[in-house]
Amino acid sequence: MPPVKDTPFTKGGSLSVKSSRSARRGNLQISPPPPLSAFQLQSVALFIHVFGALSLPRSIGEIYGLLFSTPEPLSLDDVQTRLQLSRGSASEGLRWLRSLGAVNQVYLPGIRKEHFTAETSLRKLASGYLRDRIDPHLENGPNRLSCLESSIAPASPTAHFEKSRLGQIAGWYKFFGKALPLIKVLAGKF
Amino acid sequence: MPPVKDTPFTKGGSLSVKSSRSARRGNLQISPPPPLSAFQLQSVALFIHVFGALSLPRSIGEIYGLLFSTPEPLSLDDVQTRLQLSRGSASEGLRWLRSLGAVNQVYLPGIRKEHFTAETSLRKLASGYLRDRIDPHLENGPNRLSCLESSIAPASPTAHFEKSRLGQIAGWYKFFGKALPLIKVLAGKF
DNA sequence: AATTTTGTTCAAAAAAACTTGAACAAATTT
DNA sequence: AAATTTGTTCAAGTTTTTTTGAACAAAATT
Repeated sequence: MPPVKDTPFTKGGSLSVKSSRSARRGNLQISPPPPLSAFQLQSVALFIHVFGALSLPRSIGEIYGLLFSTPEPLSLDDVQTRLQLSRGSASEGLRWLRSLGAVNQVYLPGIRKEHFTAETSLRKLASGYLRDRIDPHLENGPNRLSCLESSIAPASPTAHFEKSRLGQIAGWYKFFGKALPLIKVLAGKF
Repeated sequence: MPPVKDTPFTKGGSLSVKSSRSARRGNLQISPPPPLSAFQLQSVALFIHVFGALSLPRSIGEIYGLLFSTPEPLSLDDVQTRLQLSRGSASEGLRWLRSLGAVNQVYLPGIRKEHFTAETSLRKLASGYLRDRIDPHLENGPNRLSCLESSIAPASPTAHFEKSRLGQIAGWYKFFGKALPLIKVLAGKF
């Protein structure tokens, strides 16, 4: 458990550095990160908590919380520096949120960096989450059911019991197949 | 990564062993564990998967899957030996499932060990899950909202934006406050 | 076309979650 | 009441997940 910590200035091989984001090189902070407002801090804390309830990583909650509480669109670099995250986390977190539809891409005229804002429509958030994280399981349902079914030896003494269990599960799938779309609709009313 | 594997016969310190569960002493298996039927294996696999979708530990899925696919009530020891789990996992897993209401305790006349069966009512499963894992978050809602609210500096230029965000979140809480009970009711129809 | 900016990827490090099993406590039997 | 059975707890070990940051690729600029 000896932490290898700093490889102080392992230069990346390139020779000159002058970018506005030259904070690159490792994840060194050159200029002090702009501090978060009280509202931003509270929001970040809230969303870490909410996303945590869904067992999602802390960084995802942080990123969404920051975007949610900030009026202007933020770039990857903005997110990284303000939350003091690594580039990797910021990039993957934003990608994940984007694929869910929880974060929108904003193209600012004349600015090269991509910028992001939080999507706040409950309908979009809920349906994105259900689509990405729940629906796939339901789609496998029929396969799984038939696997289960073919594992029942028709003549065995437990066959009757097992068939009833099978019916049980089939009912569950049916329920979710109806309930999830309903939830998406309901979420649209808000 | 050198697996410490077997500590072959680390006697626990006691002197005589003759219990029917003498397999204790470490977690050594004396008699071969009764093999699972094809149906049981499939069920365990299914529930590992389903519970995994909720980011719940493998052992929980295994235990529920076994109970679900077994007609007779099983004891802690039965669960432990058939799934080759540690006592600790089996005990904590059963406790968790019980507290959720996903597993029922059965008192068999003349038998000392507690026995368990799977609860299969979708209403009970769903409401147990929501009660234990989601409702607590909603109950904190008002607190969190007022924290957020008091972090807004009324005169700041962002105050208007922040208040609208606050309203957003309040709406979300209201939605879930209504939707969750509805889901519980719907689940009862199955 | 060389350099710089921007964004992604992925192996390795760190952190978090889960599992193990021996020690303990409670209830039961001898 | 000693010994035994049954169940829980928790520190230590293991596994899994998350984070980090340097290398890379693509696009834009000089």
